[in-house]
Amino acid sequence: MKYNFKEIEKKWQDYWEKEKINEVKDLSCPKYYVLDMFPYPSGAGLHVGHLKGYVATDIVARLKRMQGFNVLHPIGWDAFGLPAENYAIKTGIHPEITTKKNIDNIRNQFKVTGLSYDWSREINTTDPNYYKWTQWIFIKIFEKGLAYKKLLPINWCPSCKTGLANEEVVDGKCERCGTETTKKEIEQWVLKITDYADKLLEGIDSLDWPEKIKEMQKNWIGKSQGWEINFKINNIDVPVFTTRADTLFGCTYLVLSPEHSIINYLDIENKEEVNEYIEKAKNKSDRERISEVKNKTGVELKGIKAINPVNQKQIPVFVADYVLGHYGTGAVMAVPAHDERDFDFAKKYNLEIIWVIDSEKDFAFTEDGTLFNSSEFNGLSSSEAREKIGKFVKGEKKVNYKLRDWVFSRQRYWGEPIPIIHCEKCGIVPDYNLPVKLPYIEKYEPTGTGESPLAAINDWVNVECPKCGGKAKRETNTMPQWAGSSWYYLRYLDPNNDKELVNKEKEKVFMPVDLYVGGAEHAVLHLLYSRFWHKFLFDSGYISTKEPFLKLRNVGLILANDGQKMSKSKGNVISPDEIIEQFGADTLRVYEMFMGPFEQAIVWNEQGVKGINKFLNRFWDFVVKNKDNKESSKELIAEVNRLNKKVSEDIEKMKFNTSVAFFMEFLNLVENEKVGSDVLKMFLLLMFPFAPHMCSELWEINGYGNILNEEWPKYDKELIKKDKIEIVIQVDGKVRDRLEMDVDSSEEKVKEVSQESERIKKWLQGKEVTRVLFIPNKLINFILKK
RNA sequence: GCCGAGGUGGCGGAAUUGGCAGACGCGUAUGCCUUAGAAGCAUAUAUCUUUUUGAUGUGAGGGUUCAACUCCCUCCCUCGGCACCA
Repeated sequence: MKYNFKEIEKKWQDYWEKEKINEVKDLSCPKYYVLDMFPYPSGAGLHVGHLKGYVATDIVARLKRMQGFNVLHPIGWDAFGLPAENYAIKTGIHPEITTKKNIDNIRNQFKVTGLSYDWSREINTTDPNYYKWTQWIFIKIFEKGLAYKKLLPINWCPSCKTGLANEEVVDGKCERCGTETTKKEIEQWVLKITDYADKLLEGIDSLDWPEKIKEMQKNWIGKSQGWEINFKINNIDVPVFTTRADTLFGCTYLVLSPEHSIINYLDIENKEEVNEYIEKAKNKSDRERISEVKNKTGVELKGIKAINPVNQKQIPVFVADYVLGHYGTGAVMAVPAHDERDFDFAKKYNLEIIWVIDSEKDFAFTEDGTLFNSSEFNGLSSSEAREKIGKFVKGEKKVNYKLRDWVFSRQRYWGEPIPIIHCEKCGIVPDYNLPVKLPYIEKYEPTGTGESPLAAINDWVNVECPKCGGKAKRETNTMPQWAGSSWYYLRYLDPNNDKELVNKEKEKVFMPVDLYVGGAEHAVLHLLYSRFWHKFLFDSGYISTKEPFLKLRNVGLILANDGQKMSKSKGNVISPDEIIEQFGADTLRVYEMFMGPFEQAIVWNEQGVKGINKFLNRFWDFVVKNKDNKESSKELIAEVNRLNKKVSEDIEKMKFNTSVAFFMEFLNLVENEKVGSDVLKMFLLLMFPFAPHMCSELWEINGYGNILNEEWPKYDKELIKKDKIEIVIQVDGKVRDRLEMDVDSSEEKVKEVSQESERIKKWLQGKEVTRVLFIPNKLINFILKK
């Protein structure tokens, strides 16, 4: 009988679907929620890299089912977004149509890979029955005062013709299309994620997430504690924020950001020059600003002095765009001796530098130390001085964050409408008549003016005010791509509920997510946004958990043969369809797990795929050949139990590559032995999560029944103990021989036997042994006198 | 510049956390099979050494230890993230 993957894979996929084996059934068992980051249904379909994470979670889901857990393993579609809309602009085909087509394609890719999703819970963020609740959450956020509309200079992508959140600008470029972003001032919906800065920070440490992602979130939130201290300009208080109140005596000038409002009220001698500078600074792109890090610019406000509150000294005042308007107070006390930026600036404009910590250097000394040049505070340590000086100048303790509020509106068509109505009389009124459906339109082209294409649909835009019945207009901005994905994991628990976003009991049973797998690129986007919404929903009493995702693992990329990321534009994409056609889904699955450590990026290697296929063929032949044997030798039973232990432990640690290596090792060991059903059964069950089609078929062929009725096998702790073990014999720390000994042999015994070895004798002859080191069951080391 | 991860054969990578470095796979070589090729099977495969023996070897240098890929110090390189946040 030959391994005919085409036939058997279809057979078992149909069976699983018919029997609905992946649906949640028995609620009395402990639950296990294993979740994938749901895909964007792109027209290109999935490539082999996308599948790596999905295969891994599938293995875990199948393992957990066999271990008796009530496993929730759902999938859905994050289907709003620009590609479908851009495609519509080009072809005139509505995004809904292309999206549906793409979903059908990818769903099929999932099925032929043998992924065991619970298809009864499939969700789609573009389904009005889904985005109804996305809109509902927005209204709740609005009602709590955490959503507001504001005229803001925001990041603008000239190519996508939409505003972007801070998180979506990478290196001064649009995260999606790579175009350099500009600034644009338009009315924006903004969510107050900053109100949750502390909560988002607090929760991080308790999570079993990759250190890297936790660090990135912490840095992004960027909490810093310091003092707000008032300087006086013309008797007006100008507060500055500093983390280094201890260096106040070293402050030799004050810097205002170009946006600082006080500039308008001052009688500046060189007003024209200053205004010109401010105007120029406003129009700078992020990239321009970044490129000026090493060459700071600024203009002194002539005729203006500030007074340092610690010593009443008069100091010059500058406006410079190295000070940011949106952080702290938008004004900074400059201490060139102890801050690199101030140091650069002071050197360039020849400003005074006063050293107050440590001693004079030719660079800014930014560490803590002992104060001098600081009057009565001399001799204090930095940390003491911060407190004392801060209090002395009547400063206020203050915390600041780098995190900025989430710019939430997009000027595009293919997104959730923001459920808001602007009434001439009542102002901003939420539209509780949900869902606010996205209307069908003919022209998708973004206007570029800061309005979405929806603004042109008069009969959609013009409505009655739900409050007063008067003339009103709909909000025409849509939500960002991240809205639907900020809560989707909750909807899987109760996908058809039309009364609430999720039933509370169901939420209690299934949340939090036990294992979440996806790419690292969402560290400060989706993963931050969804924690924010989750915490909001928790605070509002809709859910019972503080954090959505307990354990997160990042899947490493699969790179193309050329070592590059796979992409359609580079033409280096490898499609799973071809691999499955040629070698079968089980080969693809096992290969992707064997490639290397799960979280690491690895280059695709066609030869490696063939190697796995060869292994599976051998495995097949081996199982079939031993079909009629009943019992195996004691030693082989012990070996398969050892395999069981190793594989069980490694899957739990997501070390799939070594699990597969152990399977191979085991097959190498037993391939030419006569093996009975006792060993075969355990081997098949262990391999089942990795190669489910093949193992189901072999189980049936060998007459064992239906593999789905089986539990994950337990290994026998007694059985796996060995009676003989190889002991390493060292002389002066170098391996000179290896001896087979009884397990737990005593030091005396090992010493005696090893001294009888001819090889060892040679090394010990005529030498004096000064020390003997013995590690039970491992090694003995004879140390010679020199 | 700062933060994080990492550096092991020709390649992807193992190594029970201080105890046999190179598991497993790919590739390569030789042989078998074949009219031939492919596939398959067998053997070998870190380097040096004529074989045994032995020596060297986990980015570089130093240290701790009977023993270091593993711990400590100094440095180099690669990848990822952040980047004027006062």
